[in-house]
Amino acid sequence: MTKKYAEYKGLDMPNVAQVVLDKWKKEQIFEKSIETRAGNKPFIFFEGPPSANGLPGIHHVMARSIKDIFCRYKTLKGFQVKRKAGWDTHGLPVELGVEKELGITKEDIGTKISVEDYNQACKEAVMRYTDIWNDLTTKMGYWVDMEEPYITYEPKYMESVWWLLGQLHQKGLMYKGYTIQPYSPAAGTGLSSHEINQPGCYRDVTDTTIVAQFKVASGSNSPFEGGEFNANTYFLAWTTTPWTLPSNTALTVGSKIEYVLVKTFNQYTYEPIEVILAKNLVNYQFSKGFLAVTAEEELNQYEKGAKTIPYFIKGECLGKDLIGIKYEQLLDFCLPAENPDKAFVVIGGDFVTTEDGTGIVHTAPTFGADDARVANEAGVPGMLVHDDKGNLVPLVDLQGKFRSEMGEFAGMYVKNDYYKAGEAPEKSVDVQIAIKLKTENKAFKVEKYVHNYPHCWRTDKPVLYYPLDSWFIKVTDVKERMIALNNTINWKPESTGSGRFGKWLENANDWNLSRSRYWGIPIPIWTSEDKSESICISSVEQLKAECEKAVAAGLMTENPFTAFEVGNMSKENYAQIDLHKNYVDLITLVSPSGKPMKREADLIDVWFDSGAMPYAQWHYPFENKELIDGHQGYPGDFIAEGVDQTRGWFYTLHAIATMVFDSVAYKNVVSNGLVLDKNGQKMSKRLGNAIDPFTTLAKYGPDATRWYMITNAQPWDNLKFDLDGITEVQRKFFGTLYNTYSFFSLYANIDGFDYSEADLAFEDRPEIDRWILSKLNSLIQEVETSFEQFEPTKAGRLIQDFVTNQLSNWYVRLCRRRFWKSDDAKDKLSAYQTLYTCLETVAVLGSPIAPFFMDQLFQDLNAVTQRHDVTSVHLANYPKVQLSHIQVDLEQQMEIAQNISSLVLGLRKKERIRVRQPLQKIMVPALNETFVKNISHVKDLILSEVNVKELELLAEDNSVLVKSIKPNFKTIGPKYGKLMKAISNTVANFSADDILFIEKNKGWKGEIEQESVTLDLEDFEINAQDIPGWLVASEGGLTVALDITLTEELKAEGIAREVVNRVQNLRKDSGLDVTDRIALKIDTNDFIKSAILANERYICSEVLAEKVEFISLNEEALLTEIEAEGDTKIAISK
RNA sequence: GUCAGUAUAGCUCAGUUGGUUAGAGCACACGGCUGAUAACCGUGAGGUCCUUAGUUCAAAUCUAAGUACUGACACCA
Repeated sequence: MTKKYAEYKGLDMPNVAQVVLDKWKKEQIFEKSIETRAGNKPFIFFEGPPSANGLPGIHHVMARSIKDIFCRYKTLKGFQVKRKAGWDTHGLPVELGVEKELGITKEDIGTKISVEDYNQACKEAVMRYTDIWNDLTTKMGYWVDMEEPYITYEPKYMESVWWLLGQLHQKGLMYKGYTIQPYSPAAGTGLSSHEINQPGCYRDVTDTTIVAQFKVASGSNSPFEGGEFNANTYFLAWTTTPWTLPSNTALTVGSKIEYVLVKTFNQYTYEPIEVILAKNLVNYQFSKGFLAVTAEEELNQYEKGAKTIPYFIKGECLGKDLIGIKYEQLLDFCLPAENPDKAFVVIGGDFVTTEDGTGIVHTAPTFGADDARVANEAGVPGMLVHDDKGNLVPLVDLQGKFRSEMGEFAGMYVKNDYYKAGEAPEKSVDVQIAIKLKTENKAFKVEKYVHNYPHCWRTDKPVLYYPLDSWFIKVTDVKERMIALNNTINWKPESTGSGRFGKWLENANDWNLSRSRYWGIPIPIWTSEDKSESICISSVEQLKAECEKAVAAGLMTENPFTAFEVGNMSKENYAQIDLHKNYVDLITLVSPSGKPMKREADLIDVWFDSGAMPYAQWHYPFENKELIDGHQGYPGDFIAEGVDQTRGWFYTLHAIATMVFDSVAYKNVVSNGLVLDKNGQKMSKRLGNAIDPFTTLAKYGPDATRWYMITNAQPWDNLKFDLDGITEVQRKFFGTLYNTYSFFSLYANIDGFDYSEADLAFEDRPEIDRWILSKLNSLIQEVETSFEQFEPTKAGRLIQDFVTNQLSNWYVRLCRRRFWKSDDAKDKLSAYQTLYTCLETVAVLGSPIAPFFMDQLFQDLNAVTQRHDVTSVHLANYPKVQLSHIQVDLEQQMEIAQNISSLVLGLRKKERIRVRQPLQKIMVPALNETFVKNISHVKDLILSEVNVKELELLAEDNSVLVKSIKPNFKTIGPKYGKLMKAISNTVANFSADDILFIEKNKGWKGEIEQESVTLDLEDFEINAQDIPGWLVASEGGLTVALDITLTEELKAEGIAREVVNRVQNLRKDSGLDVTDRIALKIDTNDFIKSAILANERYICSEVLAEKVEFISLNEEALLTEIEAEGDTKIAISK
């Protein structure tokens, strides 16, 4: 043998990772793992792009481990797994970060700083932490192509996105609309829902709320009593935002809700009024200070100013009867600029409830999303007026102030929070409006109310819902198709797909694509000033041609794409162009009729960027067309991200794929849960409980970290991350595996085992070898199934159980002697081959999860044997399961051995008889033939394991056994369900004779509760329970009796074993080599001496001595205890 | 507030189509091993299977309601 198995001084997992990492880099193992699979079936993986704008956290290690595991596994299975890294580079977080650093606000962009400089700053900022990310990727062992990542700000990427938008435009799925969006006047920017949902953004605030009285217009017919309404009839509508009342243009009712007409008095003016509200809410609105009366006449007794106001319910109708009734404008500062005649009318809406308020919803289409929707459907205009430029604007400007139309309120901020400190008026707009309404007999009730309201995370001030002009994608048109396609996707866990994602699809709204920002992909639409003509650009080539036309038409002096060579896909060619806002906004195009066209000012939602990555990463369709069209790189076989991406990336991928390609974007998706701290709290810098991934990897190594994360909890469950857990994994799993390997290498090196001999036939190997190989093949099969089902946790736990419990604790422990003391060459060879195979297989099976450690293990083994023609486990193939080696009876036998041993050891423990003391006999009841066969196979094993000399099987009819009987509920249940309890009672009272009878007659017949019952033998569970007079233990149907009589002979043997134990310790302490022969001198009493003499040959062979010499020894000898303290002295020498 | 997910030993987690003694590891206690040794092994104690009601002969498991934690969604006026 030329090479030896590497031996290590200790287990240093961070070091293992470092060494293996260097090798991977030097030998380009990652690249090879893809190259060597060339021509094979691809396994298509999509990398969700992180933003290098922030630092990576421990949860990224989790998410990326999952991705890495399946890509590595599929590589083992022979697939070619290309994985391109990616960077998400656009978006608000980047912009806000840059604004903060430069000390500017959004308004300064374009004035204090040019858009060009600003975008340049963003571009630099966004890739700031690239190196740190790459470092983490490398150190944690995440294999992904970082050399050629896709970057969303690159011109090629942006061009593909434009192409996708062009497709949507062509299909008529894009439109421009006016919608209500969260807007922060203080920050001067719209907010995404993502920002609104930052922790702490929703806060309880106390607002002034008003139940306002909207006067029914004269001449309307009353559905309550027929005829016209009385002149003093009002609709009651509640609002928590009184500042929106001047913008009211409709009232919304639920068509199926019951409403009543109530005659009463206004509590502020004491005027007689009749009000309309939902029947269910009468008690709620008339709770304090009101009293119901049963006759209308009683109202006449009311005196102005009295504390209790009577009310009387005059009539009832359904909401649908109210629809169409007109009412007088509540606060008539101005009228809507468009269709004012259609305003101030009752309309229907499905969102109306009777949980609070009045069942009639004050509707201000300019400040409420639902409001805008129902008003639009009913043809009711919003309160929009013309500004000085003739644009339609709401009554509140972008700073959050009332416009000049608002009379005495003009110029006031609608919320006191928007004033600078100290400048806010004593009475807010809301309060002033309340006072005004009270005095005008238009307020039914004014109250303070606590509710949850979103705040801007930057300014801490409340958000306004404000109408903004936006581009939308008509997702609602393809909703059904999206749902159908989603049903073909394999979600892990299933509930995320059908539940969270499915429900989300069912309620999908149109996708608001617009962002009024600077750093992102511009919407490629150019429109003429009168909006009559527009063009959607979907390639640089097209834009260049359009520019050419514009130059010809004299709208531009030169074509900015002159240098760009159409059709040239080289980096250099694309490096000369930039499609960001600061460039494309300079371009004016010409319409077919010769009008100039300017670009729409907005950028697109960054989520579109990432959802476009399957195509844009390959610059599709301008390059790599066959990759997508030929299904070589699309759709994805597998993606994995955090569950927070459900409505993010998972959604945008799915939406774009459905709309543009009528396809799923991915076939399998794993959504992993959160990584919490060990107490289940969310990790955050603020709480100081965030775990730094780098220090963790440095301290514990990536393998233990990954193994812990994967095996501790299912990926989709939240992980309570506890560093002690990694330590445990390290010790328990890797420590054991390392020890097993060390044991193997130690002896394999001594014996020169290099697997050059042919494999011994499975049948020729000893029972225990066949057993562990059976277990191993079961493992191969089960791990494969787990990985195939995207269940990495199961796979890891299976491997861990095999290594620690089966291989190390049972196989190796029982087989140790075969490695160092066997004279049977064939037996030894079988042991080596078997253990080697186990270790090698474990290395492959575990390599997706622990890529470094398993690679070292694999290479250490393979370096000597060269059984695999590869230099890394990641280039190997997944082992083929040998079904014929899986032998259930063998596994059962060993289970019996393990269980009986455990029982005997338990008995010894109870009686305080150490295992070193041999005992004479155990008895086990023979339950049936199979059991007899099985146990006889493992008899010797049990005896040596528990240090007993004989095992006796008690035949079934042996009278010493006391048996117990139990009904088998599982088999009887379906037959005699209702009688179960009675049967159970009957069986419990069976005597030993009854049991014997049942066994002889293979069943039982009788009458229970007047019904005849026939039971087979298998309807009973008969177990041996006790052997009178013996020490007995039983568990799970197994019973063992132990003879604890100690004869002189046994005692002597026990003493001999104690002596061996002491001598071995002494050898070790004296630093002797395992092969050194010794001279053994003992000084002890006569009893022990005779015991030693009786077992001299055994002792000598164990400790490698010629003979035992009995002489008196001095203090230098080891003073020890065999039976009593200090009864023996032992000395050894070479 | 709405909708999901989770709830099993002190801690982290298993628990088969519902079947009668609910398991493992860690930690703890006690013991053992010592030719794998800064390892390791065995034994033991430790449970209101979140609560309540229901379905069933039988519920940790199925159903409903509630509680707690986590998440997603939400200007429900």
